[in-house]
Order: sequence, then structure tokens, then C-alpha cells
Amino acid sequence: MSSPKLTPRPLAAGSAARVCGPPTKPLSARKRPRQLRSKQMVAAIVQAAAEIFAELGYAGATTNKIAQRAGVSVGSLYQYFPNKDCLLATLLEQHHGEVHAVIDAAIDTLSDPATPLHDGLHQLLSDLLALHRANPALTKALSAAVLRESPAGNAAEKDAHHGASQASRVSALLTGRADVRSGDHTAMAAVLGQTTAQLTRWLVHDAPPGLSQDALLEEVVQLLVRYLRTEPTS
Amino acid sequence: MSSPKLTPRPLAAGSAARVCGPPTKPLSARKRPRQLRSKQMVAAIVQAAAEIFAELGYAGATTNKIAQRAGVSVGSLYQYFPNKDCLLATLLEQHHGEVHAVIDAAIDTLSDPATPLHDGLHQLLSDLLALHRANPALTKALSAAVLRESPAGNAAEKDAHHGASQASRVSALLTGRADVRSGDHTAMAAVLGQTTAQLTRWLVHDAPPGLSQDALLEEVVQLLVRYLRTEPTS
DNA sequence: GTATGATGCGAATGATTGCTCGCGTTGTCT
DNA sequence: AGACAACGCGAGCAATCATTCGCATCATAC
Repeated sequence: MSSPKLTPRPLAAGSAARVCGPPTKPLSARKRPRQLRSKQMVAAIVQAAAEIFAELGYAGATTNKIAQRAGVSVGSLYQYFPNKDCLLATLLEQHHGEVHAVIDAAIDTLSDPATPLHDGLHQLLSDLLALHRANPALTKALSAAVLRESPAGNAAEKDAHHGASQASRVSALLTGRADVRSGDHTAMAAVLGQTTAQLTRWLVHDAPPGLSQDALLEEVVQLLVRYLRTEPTS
Repeated sequence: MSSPKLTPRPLAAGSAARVCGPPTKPLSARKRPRQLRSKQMVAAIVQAAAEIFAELGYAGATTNKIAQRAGVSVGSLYQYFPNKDCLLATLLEQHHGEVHAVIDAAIDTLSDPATPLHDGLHQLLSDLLALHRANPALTKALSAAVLRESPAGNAAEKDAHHGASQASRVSALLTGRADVRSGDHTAMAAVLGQTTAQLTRWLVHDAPPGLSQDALLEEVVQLLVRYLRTEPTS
């Protein structure tokens, strides 16, 4: 449906800037943009892909539509992106980069013992929310696409890698703060991370009607703060 | 890609037991199984659809493969299911039914003030986990399919409806229990529900390696209990 | 200025798929 | 037995899509 099967798709991988489709052997890399116009073209294609994926979702998007929106021909698109999945991988990588930046900032903020847990988490959640709200349709499409199997192998790996490193930083953070209760900080960091990620998505994409976003955001912050803080007395 | 566009797919909706594709006008219902063999056939098709969706995901599944697995012809399949989406809708409805049953049971359990918050929530989480573990691949495929737009319109509606009724029951439950802190119980019920749903999926499908499932389950229970309970002192 | 490779193009290819249609079978009623 | 309807079949239609290929155009080195 979207990958090499018999004869007409023996091609493999490489992307605008890196390899991308790592499944099979013949890892023939794709061309890299050298001249100015081709770099602009790649940028236009990525932008168009973001729009089309946002509008139609991964399944509904077609490489022809993306090329058309970008104002280039399909052939040109395939000159820099070996296949549709690589477009997705590029977008995913970009988005993950933004998310990780926000998280890193939050980790830094909370590394200062003077920052109240509540404030740091509130800041994190609002930043994440703002990020998703900048283009809700795209983030939704990306989340959906990630769920399919074999989305974009190496983007997932890269994300998992960075994610793991962040998880250990968070774990250390928890251990370092006096206002965080003791416990298995590794597990707590994992729960914290997932809860943040999942509930952020929820707030942006399926906000329950009739409840204020701000109120819900504060509820989520409460959820996290109460989970982490040392009991007032106990 | 999967729905009527020009001329060759003017058909509309109806399912093995109910209408299913509510988008356009000509709501010509599908045949209903009357004789025994046709009922068996419908059951076989549903079973095969569950297997194929689980193995290949929604996108990878084809009606021909499903029919083949069920040991019937495509034509027969289309006699009872107007389109691929209806197969998904049927599976979704079935799964939602199971989930809601578990939740209802938990609500009942927790309605008894003698049941500790922790125990009731632990029970809920483990039941949900068991449910997902019964067929992880299928539940994963279903979650992924739901994320696409226009998955199966009326299954989503039905679920939303039942979900809303459960949310208000949970809200009342929170208000009724002495060990639950005061606050916006409507919002809290929403957060509670989402957290439960999302983290359950996480535990089943992306369990972080190196951490015991039981330990993580207990962490999630802690997350919820600490969120809800009245502060030991304050 | 002209040779050479990078760049760009888009019609065409080959495969896949959702779904229909005409015909043969089985079950039921009388 | 005869007749009618429910049932079941699967080749094939019409459409969609990812991807390719041969050719035209641009940039640059000489």
C-alpha cells in the first residue's frame, strides 16, 4: 500500500537531509539540495506536506497533492524525499524537536529549587498546549500517524532516544527536589511524562465541552503536583 | 480511498444489525441475517475482521482479506456490511461495550463507601488492563483507527453518549464519597476518565522496558488516589 | 560559448483496492 | 414437486496512488 512489493518500487531511502527509510538493503541515499533553489523547494515541500497532512490526515494525503500545493512536480518531490513516509518522518522530527525543547526548558526551570513544583508544571503544560494549539490539525494528524505501525522508523528511534535521556534527567530532578516525595523516581518520571503528553493531547483535541480550558489545565497540574509532592503531613 | 466519490459507489449504509454509515442521503439499509447460516456467517466475518485489523491495522486490512479469512466471498461480506468502515464500527461498538461494562462495575464498587479509593481504582485499572491484554493488537489497531477522522460516525456518537452518562455518574460518586476532596467534580471526573483511559493504553502498548508492569500499575493508582483524596491534614 | 551535471517536469506505469453484478445454491412454504 | 426468496459466490469494474522515466531547463566551469 505504501512500500515496495514486487518490481516497480525497488528504491529505498534517504531524505532531504538524512537517510530515512531504513527497512531494506539497497540504502541508496536521496539527492541533497545543493543550490539555493532546491533548498527553497525542499522547504516549500515540507511546508506543503504539513498543510496537506493537517487537512487530510496521513492516509488522505497524496504525494501528488503535496507536490501541487508546494507548486512543484511530483518528480521533483521524489528527488529529495524517497517516499511518502519520509515526508512524515521529517515533520515528526521537527515536531519532536519543538516538544523536546519545551520539556528541556521545564526541566531547567524546575531544577531551581526555588521554583515551586506547581509553577514549573503549570508553565510546562501551558507551553505544551500553546505548541499544540499553533497547529492542532497537524499535531493531531501526526499523533494518528504515529500509531500506525512502521510509521517512520528512524524518527521514532531518534525520539525514543532523546526521550529516554530526558526521562533520566527528570528522574534525577525528582530525586533532587526536597518537595518531591520519595519513591521509585524512574517509574514516577515515566508516569509523569506519559500523563503530560497524553493529557495535553486530550486538552487540545478533545476538550470536553462545557468546561473551561484553564480550569482543566489547572486540574491536570493538580493531578501532577499531588502525585509528586511530599505529603503535607502523613 | 475508502468512500463514495464519483459514480461507482452510490451505496450507503446499514450494518449487520443496524445502520452504520450515516453520512449521505440514500440510507438504503443492508440485509439482515435471517436464517441460521447467515448469522453464523456474520459472526465469522466479525471475527475475521478482528483478526485482520489486529494483524494489519485498519489501513492494511482489505475487505477481500477479511472475507477470505472468514471463509466467505467478498460479495457475501458486502451483503451484510455496506463498507469497510462498518466493520470497524462493529468492532468498536463491541469493544466500547466491554470497556463500559468494566467501568460500570468499578462505579458500583466505589459507590460503597466501605471500599477504599485505592482498592476500587486498583481493581478498575487491572480489569481494564486485562481487557486490553486479551487482544493487544486489536485494541491498538482500534485506537489508531479512531484517531483518523470520520472513523465510524455513529459508533463514536454512541460511545460519546454512554461516556457522558458515565462521567456524570462518576462526578456524583466523587461528590458522595467522604474521602474525596472537594472541588469541581465534573472536571475531576473528566480528568480521571482520560487519565485512566490513556495510561491504560500506554501500559499495554508502550510499556517502558525495565520497569515492572505491576509497579507501574501501582504508580498510576497512586496518581489517581492522590489526585482525589482529601489531604491527610492540609 | 559550450559542455556537463544539477534541477525540474508531468504523463504514464503498475499495482492495489473498495465494491458491484449476474448467476448458481439452498431453504421454505404450499 | 414446484415456486419463490434468501443466500452465497467471485470475476471484474472503476478509481486511486506511490513511484518512475525520458526529456527540457538552469547553473557553472572552462
